[in-house]
Amino acid sequence: MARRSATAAAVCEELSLSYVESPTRCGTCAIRHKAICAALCADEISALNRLSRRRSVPAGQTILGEGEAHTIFANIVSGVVKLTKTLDDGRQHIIGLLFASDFLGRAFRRDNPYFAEAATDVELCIFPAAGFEKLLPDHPGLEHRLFQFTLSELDACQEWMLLLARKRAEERVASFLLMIAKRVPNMDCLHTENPGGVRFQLPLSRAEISDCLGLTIETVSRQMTRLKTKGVIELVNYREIVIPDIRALQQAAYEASPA
Amino acid sequence: MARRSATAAAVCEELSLSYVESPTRCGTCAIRHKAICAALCADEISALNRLSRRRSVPAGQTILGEGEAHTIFANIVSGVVKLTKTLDDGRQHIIGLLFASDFLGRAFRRDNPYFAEAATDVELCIFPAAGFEKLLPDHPGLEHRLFQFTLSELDACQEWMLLLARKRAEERVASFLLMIAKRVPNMDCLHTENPGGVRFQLPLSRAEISDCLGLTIETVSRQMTRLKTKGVIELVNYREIVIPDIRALQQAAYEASPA
DNA sequence: CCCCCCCTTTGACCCAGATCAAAGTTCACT
DNA sequence: AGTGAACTTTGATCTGGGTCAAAGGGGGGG
Repeated sequence: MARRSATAAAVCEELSLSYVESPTRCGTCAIRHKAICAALCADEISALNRLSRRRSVPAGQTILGEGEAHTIFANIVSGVVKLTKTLDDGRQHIIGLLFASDFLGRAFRRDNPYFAEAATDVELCIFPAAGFEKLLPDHPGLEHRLFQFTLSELDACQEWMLLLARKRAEERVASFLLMIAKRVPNMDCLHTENPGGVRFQLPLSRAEISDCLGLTIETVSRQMTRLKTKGVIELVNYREIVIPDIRALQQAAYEASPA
Repeated sequence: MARRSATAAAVCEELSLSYVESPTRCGTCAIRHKAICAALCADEISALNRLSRRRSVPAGQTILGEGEAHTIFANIVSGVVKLTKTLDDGRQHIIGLLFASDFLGRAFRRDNPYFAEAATDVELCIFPAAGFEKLLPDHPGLEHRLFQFTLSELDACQEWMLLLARKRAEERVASFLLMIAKRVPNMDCLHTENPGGVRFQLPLSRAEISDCLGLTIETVSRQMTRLKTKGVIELVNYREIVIPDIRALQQAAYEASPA
């Protein structure tokens, strides 16, 4: 097991996948992400512990309504949260996915420009926004970390814009699967004999995937079939996927090979 | 003139356009944006003044190469900067535009994931990154402002994702023109008799607009013609545009009226 | 003042992906 | 286990916008 993980870690390193042996959780405080905690002093940690409160949200439930004054700021402990925007006539798009260790909500903002919903069962560690914000000014280290996270979010968002603007359907689907493979935290399910292979559950339905990629359900389905035919992916069932060789998927994500 | 501007301001308010009488420049320090300066103390302002340095960049010149370790952090004094990303095979997309008072560069980051180029003649107020970053930890107010700006950038980026994923060509072009109308700072050119009307120069060529919208040059051109035919816009020449009624444009930006 | 180059528009045709329709799976619930 | 509803796949057809090609402007330089 340890040996297998070591191999997996090496493969992930080589392929610039962000391999996570087990999700990083700080032993001392309520926050999921060790990096945050590293920036905090003991006082801050105990203050956060006093503030925080756990909440479980079943799949499909709304966490935060679009345009609602938002009152929570939370760290995601497990599960996947989807952030969506909708045009008046119903056309909708998923503008972001949040995974374990990500933050939901915006410090110092009273409105939220999107709709947040649990895509899978989600466990949250909630900080009431008001109390949290009172804490922040005295602890610039914490705000600095959040700032850096927001910059990463912006990077991801801009990368995704390139996908939406210029990639073909097959590349989009491959890119999506790659992104999920990178972020689904439990990578213990890497193939034993095949160190480059991964097996995982899709956190989204086909309809949600199409809302992520700016495509229709049918196109997503067809492209999945296409990738399956090419041998790039295997479908265990609708939700469970095996990627025999991540490199092939990476190639599919960046090459528009017509015919 | 004052009266006309007052009307214009009222109209912009009504239409939720960000009307700017004249670009906000702080009288005391080198930074373009008064809001930033409001967060600074006298020490900070003089420190920034010592750090900053002016630079003019002619249209078309590269300011920052993609992937280059970046060494500058700058406030844009005038002109428009475009940020682009490119796929290996040459497909390219403009992921963002920066206008007067915006910031270019990322504090505490050593790499930049995009390519920055002057779209028009640009005047920059440059802070060498190293010196600037040394200043930041002692002045959390400044970092707080930058954080808030980054959140706004993220908002804009997510809004744009919805455009790329779900809007039709005509809506995209209308949305683009609306965005430019909102951000081109010199709005003194509002129509005298027609308070809802605006006249301005496009900072981008058709090719650049198509790279913004995930379309081709031809489609952008066709949709511009279409909007002209409908009377939503008037083309003075290739670069100069008159919008007789902003409301009509706003409607075109959100309604996919097929035929 | 004219010419040339580059940007833009217009036209003709095509195709990737949307739309419409129907059949096949999966899984929760009785 | 049986049943139904929701999700997914597959097929047939259509179309918005891409591609290829050629004909206008506009503006800077001679």
